[in-house]
Amino acid sequence: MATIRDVAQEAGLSTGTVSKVLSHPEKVSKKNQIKVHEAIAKLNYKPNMLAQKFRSKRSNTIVVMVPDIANLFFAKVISGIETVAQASGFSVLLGDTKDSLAQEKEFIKMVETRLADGVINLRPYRKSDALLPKDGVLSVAASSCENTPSYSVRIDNVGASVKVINHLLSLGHKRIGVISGLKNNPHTIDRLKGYKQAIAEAGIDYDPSIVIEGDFNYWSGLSAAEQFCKMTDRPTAICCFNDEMAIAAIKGFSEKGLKVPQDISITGFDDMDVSKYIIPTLTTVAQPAEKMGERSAELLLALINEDTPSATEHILPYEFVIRESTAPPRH
Amino acid sequence: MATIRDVAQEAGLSTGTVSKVLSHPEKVSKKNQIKVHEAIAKLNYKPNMLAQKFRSKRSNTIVVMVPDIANLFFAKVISGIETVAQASGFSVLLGDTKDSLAQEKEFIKMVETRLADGVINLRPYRKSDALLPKDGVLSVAASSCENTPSYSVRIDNVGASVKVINHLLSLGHKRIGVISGLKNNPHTIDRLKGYKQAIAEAGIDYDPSIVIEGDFNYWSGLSAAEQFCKMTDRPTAICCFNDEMAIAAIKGFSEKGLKVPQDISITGFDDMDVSKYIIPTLTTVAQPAEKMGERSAELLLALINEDTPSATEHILPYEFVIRESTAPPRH
DNA sequence: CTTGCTAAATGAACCGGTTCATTTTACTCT
DNA sequence: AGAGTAAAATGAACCGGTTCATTTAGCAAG
Repeated sequence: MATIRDVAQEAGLSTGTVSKVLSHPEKVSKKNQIKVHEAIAKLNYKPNMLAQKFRSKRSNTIVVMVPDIANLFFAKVISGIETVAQASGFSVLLGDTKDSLAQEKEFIKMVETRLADGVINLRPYRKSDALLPKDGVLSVAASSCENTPSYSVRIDNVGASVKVINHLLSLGHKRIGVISGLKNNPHTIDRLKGYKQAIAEAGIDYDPSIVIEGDFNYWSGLSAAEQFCKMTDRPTAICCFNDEMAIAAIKGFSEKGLKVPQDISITGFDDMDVSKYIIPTLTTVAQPAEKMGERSAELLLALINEDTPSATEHILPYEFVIRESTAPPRH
Repeated sequence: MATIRDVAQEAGLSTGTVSKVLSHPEKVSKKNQIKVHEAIAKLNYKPNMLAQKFRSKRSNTIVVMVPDIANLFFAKVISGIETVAQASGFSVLLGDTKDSLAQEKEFIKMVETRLADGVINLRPYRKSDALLPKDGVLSVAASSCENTPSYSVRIDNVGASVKVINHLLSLGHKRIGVISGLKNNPHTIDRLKGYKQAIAEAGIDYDPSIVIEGDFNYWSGLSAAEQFCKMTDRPTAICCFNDEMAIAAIKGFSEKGLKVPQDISITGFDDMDVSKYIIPTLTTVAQPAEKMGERSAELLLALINEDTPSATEHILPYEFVIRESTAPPRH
């Protein structure tokens, strides 16, 4: 395999000149640039990027840690990250942590060992979390929550939740149930905060019996719907903390003969593609997933370039999308 | 930042010994192993992996090229790849090509320049394709098609398609329409081949007017459904070449007042999660996406380790899942 | 107390780029 | 033609690991 020395010899020049042709061609005479390119073509020379990165101490790589790549929301954020990374000549190392903190540590080690320049974490975390970004490891939290102890990009989950509940209240719903995420999940905490805030403002007491804990997955939404069906004083509307559980709830209620939205209103969170395809289409909160990825990547690249971004918290606008799954309650 | 020489000095040993403690500890005396680890802890030494990779000429990285990461099927394949890669100490560089061959070339360059040891391509390609794996670039095609000119992992698309059509025929359908993918897409070609084969065996003539070209996306499915609605001699069943278009078709027909499956049967391809959630649930072909990823990664890692896998073509079993979206035709 | 042998440790050379102090070249102006 | 200067080219040193030929230590047998 040809090295830069082979190219230098072939071109009758020094390695320094060849190196410069590749990185700062404007500092080399036209004549020699041509010579070098001819030699490169003749020898089919490909620079060893590992050597280059090693010497220049810049990996031009970022790692993206994601709890589960097979989750469309995360996939979209990653897509946004890739767009920005590619445009800046950075590579993206995929870190599917499969929700394991041990795996997360492995990926953080990549930054400590120079394999990557920084890290974007799609797992939300707050100050009290078990694993926080280390000093010296450039880190951005994408799709984060309130009180994130690092640079972060997110939507206003609390405000979005308030908006959803206010919409249901304005339709005339008085008894609004919740299918939440896991209790200690930061997104659950933020969204529940919004829920409590909104019903409190409407003068409704908080009733924990109609807040059922899910885990953001389909089956938990289905099982929650079944639990709601058994209630004598069933809510007339259910606010689900993501679309997947909302879709499950629609299915669950339909199977028990309840019509959405005539008999019960359902709202989601995320605005997955399918949410506008299903029957009935889903009222939900659209998160700008790609944008969040882009912004996160821009932030991290700025940190890597030793700019200090002005804002620590980047809160992007969400969109509350009213579709067919919500309607006034029957009386 | 501490180097291996600092550690050696601190421990009162040579760099060679320190290096061995890190890679082949069994060749170093217990006493010195302890000394080295103490020195590492004291100096908070982190080996520079870029130096290590450079010297050892093994990047322990593979790149995964994917036309679109925000496609759940691809995301699942990637998840399988990650599982295997992580278990073998390999990293996954994500290559979202956004369907651009130029981008694909960039990622292939990473292998040529030693940044990665090999490549897995999720874009299907055949011998005649514009961009094929280069000599010297270890390459595996995941989710591929017939006549893939490299190591490949796929299901039997033709056979699966035959199975779908036979199911519709056995229900009594005689006029079966298709919403295909783009005409020159290898998956379209394979699946259409199966369709033609199956109807030919049933003695039905091929009628191109009821084969509508889609592009695997929602909107193309919707528009195809509208076209079918306008036909005077409308098919009683539609075979869609992926789930997304099938879901769109269900929506499209419903909006025109046609009931699925009573008025028209619909089948999909892929078995996305939502396909078992929607109403009606979708009859479709389940591809073992994660398994395909795992197998691809195993294959590539074998190639990197200079084993020569026995088989070039790895055809994994698919599952034909009959759900609610298909029924006998009305007469 | 040698000798012989294995296991462990040494340390210089090496990988293939980049960098930079120094030298050479090219060109302008008297 | 010669002096002065900027631009271009040189090439050795360097990055931080790994490798391997060579030396040293450790131990058993004679």
